[in-house]
Amino acid sequence: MDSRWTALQLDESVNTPLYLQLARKLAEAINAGWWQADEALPSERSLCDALAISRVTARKALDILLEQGLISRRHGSGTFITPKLEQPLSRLNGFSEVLKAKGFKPESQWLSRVRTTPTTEEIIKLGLSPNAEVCRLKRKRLADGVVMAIEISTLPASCLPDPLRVDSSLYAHLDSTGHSVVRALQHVRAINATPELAELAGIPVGEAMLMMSRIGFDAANNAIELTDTYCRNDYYDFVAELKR
Amino acid sequence: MDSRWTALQLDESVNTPLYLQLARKLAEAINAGWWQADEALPSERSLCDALAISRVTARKALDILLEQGLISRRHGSGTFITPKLEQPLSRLNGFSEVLKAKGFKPESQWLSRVRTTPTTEEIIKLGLSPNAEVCRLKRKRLADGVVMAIEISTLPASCLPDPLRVDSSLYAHLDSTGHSVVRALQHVRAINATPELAELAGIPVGEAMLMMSRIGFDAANNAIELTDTYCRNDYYDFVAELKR
DNA sequence: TGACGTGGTATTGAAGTGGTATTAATTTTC
DNA sequence: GAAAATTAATACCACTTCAATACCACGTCA
Repeated sequence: MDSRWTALQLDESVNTPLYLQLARKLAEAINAGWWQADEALPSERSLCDALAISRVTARKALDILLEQGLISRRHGSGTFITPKLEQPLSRLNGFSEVLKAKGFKPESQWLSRVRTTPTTEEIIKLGLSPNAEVCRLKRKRLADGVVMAIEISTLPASCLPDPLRVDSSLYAHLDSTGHSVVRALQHVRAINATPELAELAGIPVGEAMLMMSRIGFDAANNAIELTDTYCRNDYYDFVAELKR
Repeated sequence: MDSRWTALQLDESVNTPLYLQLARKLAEAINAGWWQADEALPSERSLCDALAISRVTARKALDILLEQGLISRRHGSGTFITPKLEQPLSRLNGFSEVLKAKGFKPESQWLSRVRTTPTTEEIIKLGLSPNAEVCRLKRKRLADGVVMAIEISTLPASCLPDPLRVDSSLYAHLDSTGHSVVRALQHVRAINATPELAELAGIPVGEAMLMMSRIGFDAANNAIELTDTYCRNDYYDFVAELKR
């Protein structure tokens, strides 16, 4: 490790500020893979000692890397390399958050928002009475302007009295009405694109798509959300971290 | 027993925490078969005395082994080695266990088991030197006699010196050679069946299949396994539980 | 039933980490 | 040339982690 410091030596004679020099060299080192994801960087103080600079200088350099998202800091604990795009998502997240994390600009377009009667499958899965009503929300999911998925959500009308007032974030809306989805079971299957899906997603009929069916539960363990998501396989992949 | 303690001696001078050092050494010892299944480990207090550490330190080490499923504790009674058969299966799992749990009768058929040179992708993902060798294992997965998936695994030859001796359970074999897969990252995508896959799986060309690519890591976080699984979508679906 | 040995937990303190306020020197700007 | 901004140093604060001690709760067995 110590031998590496030499590659970080700064040059006082040139008139670019020290903290900028350091930030650049560190960014290079990180991209070159000096440290692994989630590994701790040398502490600010040891950096200072090794390079004969003050802590403020070292911190300013690190501030830049922080802004670039290369590192993250934990008070009292250390500075760590942020893992690259591969960050596993075993958490329950909306599409938007996932895409943002990957550096895309997410958008949604509503295809329809209606209040209607449920199918028998929905009655069973959501545990409804046969004459209850549900809201069915259908939307396109875009990333950087390209269609990535078609999503159809069904919820009991009681959770979402007025479907027309739901804006882009369904989960945020549910939170605000006190019906937060806390846990979900998700099935993943592969299907061939039907003519309707192919049209909506802008891909050839028969192309393989990922279909994810999710049942969302609230804190009381009632099923309150049924969502089918049809993803273009060439733009999205589903990453999971598994443990023994 | 006492002579064994020497192999567990910790090193105060190095700056990895004592409890981590101990956890690693104990894990090694367990995998090396120092104790039998269901046998009691030395008590926490005797560990402390032998290694001149505090009980908190010993406990923290044991906490890690507990998390890894290597041991189990019984209040007032002792700490015990968990039998091997149960360890491998909490979530990271072979096909066989999943299918059995669903009530199918799982089988495997070997298509090929060879020792060969790695592709560039494999070199990168497994962190190999270019002239290293790998074992490539290809097999059919059956449930109740029907082909459900084609699986291609690639491992460094150093982890699996003789591919011909691997029987049905790859993970069990890895455990016995001390290269257990502890964690994995898995991508799920949809693809259209190529002619070769269609032939092997007995489905039409172009049919949608689930493709799962998994990178398996050992306890030291080295990538030691690359597995691509191509599943028939009509027989298998991948279920995940998500949490907020 | 009690004594003893087991794992479980709360509290503590030292050492190491990032966070921030203050100040001085330098460069930039008008 | 003077005011303002930038750069860098120092000193002190707050949080985490590691490890130690002391005490609690459960099982076992004479």
